[in-house]
Amino acid sequence: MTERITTATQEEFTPCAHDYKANCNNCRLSTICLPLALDSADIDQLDNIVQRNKPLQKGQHLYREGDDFQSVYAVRSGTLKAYKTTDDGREQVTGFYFPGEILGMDGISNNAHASSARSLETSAVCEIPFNSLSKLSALMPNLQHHFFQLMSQRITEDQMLITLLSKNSADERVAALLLSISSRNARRKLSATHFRLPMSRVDIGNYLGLTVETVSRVFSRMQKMDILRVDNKEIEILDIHGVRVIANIAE
Amino acid sequence: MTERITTATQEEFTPCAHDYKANCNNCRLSTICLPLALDSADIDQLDNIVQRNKPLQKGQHLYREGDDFQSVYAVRSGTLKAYKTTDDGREQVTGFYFPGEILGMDGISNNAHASSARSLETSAVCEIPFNSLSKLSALMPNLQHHFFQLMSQRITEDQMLITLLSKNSADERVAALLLSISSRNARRKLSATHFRLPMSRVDIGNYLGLTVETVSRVFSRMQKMDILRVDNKEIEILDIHGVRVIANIAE
DNA sequence: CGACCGCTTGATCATAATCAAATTTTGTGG
DNA sequence: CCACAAAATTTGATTATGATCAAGCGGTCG
Repeated sequence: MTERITTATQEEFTPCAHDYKANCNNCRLSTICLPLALDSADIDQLDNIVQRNKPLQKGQHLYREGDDFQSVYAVRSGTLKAYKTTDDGREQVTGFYFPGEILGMDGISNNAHASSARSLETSAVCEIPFNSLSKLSALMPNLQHHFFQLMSQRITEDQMLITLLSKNSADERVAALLLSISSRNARRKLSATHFRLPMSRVDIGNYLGLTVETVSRVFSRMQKMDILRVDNKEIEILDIHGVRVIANIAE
Repeated sequence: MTERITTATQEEFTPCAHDYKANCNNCRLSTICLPLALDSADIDQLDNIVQRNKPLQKGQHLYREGDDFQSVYAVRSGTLKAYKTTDDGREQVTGFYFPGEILGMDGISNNAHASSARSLETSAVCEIPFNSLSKLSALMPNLQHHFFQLMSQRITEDQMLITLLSKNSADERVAALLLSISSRNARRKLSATHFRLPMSRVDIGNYLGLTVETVSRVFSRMQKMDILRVDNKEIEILDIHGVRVIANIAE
């Protein structure tokens, strides 16, 4: 574990020096965030309601559990974690959000955010005021349907996590998370086998219902099997098939 | 455990002999299913798209994982369980659905049901074709918002289950389920302390990420503590405060 | 430099799984 | 309604997985 792994982290969103105006039409992430048959004029309408605020620093909150719900958010760059605080004060990480992904939808039901969102590194997000989005949705059937789909997808993914927590061993859980991050990287045209984990071991364990020690041991084990190369947060998957086998997932 | 507990099960939906036509306006469950500021005319419009099919027998499927997604469903009477089948063929129960509750929303994202739904007893459901609902939503802002809320609520509840599975002991999980069923009964004006579990121990264990044996032992333990009276599927909560203490939940 | 933080590794322990078997309940057919 | 088979539930004994406790390492920041 002495050699350093260097990642070719190629960021999707690079704020430029010249006053270039980011918008949904030119956003490289739109295929993830808006995989939609909207014409340019419609996208402009959507673009009008989207607010691009200043980046969040590492550790900063985007919103906190209990805050008034106003908007949902799309990640432009960086990573965030969402978490709930349990009655007895412990934390439960409910998800990690990468560029192109949307968070905050759990706030709709009670007009208050049901979880907190905190930046794991410097991150930029698009804020989408929910009232405006609702109104626009009523006028644009495609957009309405897309938003229903996004929420449904969140439900489906939460159910996969429920299954993972309920049925799978520590090794399977960690392997599944690695595969998830890998495929989300691939979707953004980044390396599927070579990346930097934006979250700590504590967060990983918390998300997967494991202790830090167990997560660390799983990494060590996979490294000893030559399936993974781990250097702190840098991960290189040496044998993705091997990871799938450990994850116990159909190919 | 020799004495039998008799439950005062008062069913909300009783199909009558005379040709009485059920509709959303006269449905006792509408306060749960449609807690909405819709005027009578609007409800009639919604009522027009709702289909009331013949009851499902115990064990019958409402839909299966992979089926084309056409509709979401509201439970009128009885209970259903939703479950996914894992890659290696095991089953994961993702939820139980009582009268007034809505299921099937996880099918929107891929136009195919992401889970299966099976009736745990004779059950009646209202079928709500999703296309019609979408179109109507675009015209009725309240309805659109309500449906967004329903999906958001599903997300919030799934996250509570994630937390339960990730952080809580066997006793805490079982106690939490009992409290959930209790409060859902109370919402329907049924007894919060005295009810019949519609699902098997296997289903309970599966849902909570525990084996049957563990579920059974937890019940026995709580019974020995005089917190619960268990007679097969009949449950009487003798000390609801005690159940909350075991669930480790804020009062 | 030194304190702290995040991560790793080792030893021991506890909870729930597994294996096994008895017992109760349910469903079916006569 | 009873008898019997099958299914569901309970209980006990043993085991295994991951938690907990403890300690050490390496990097970073004030």
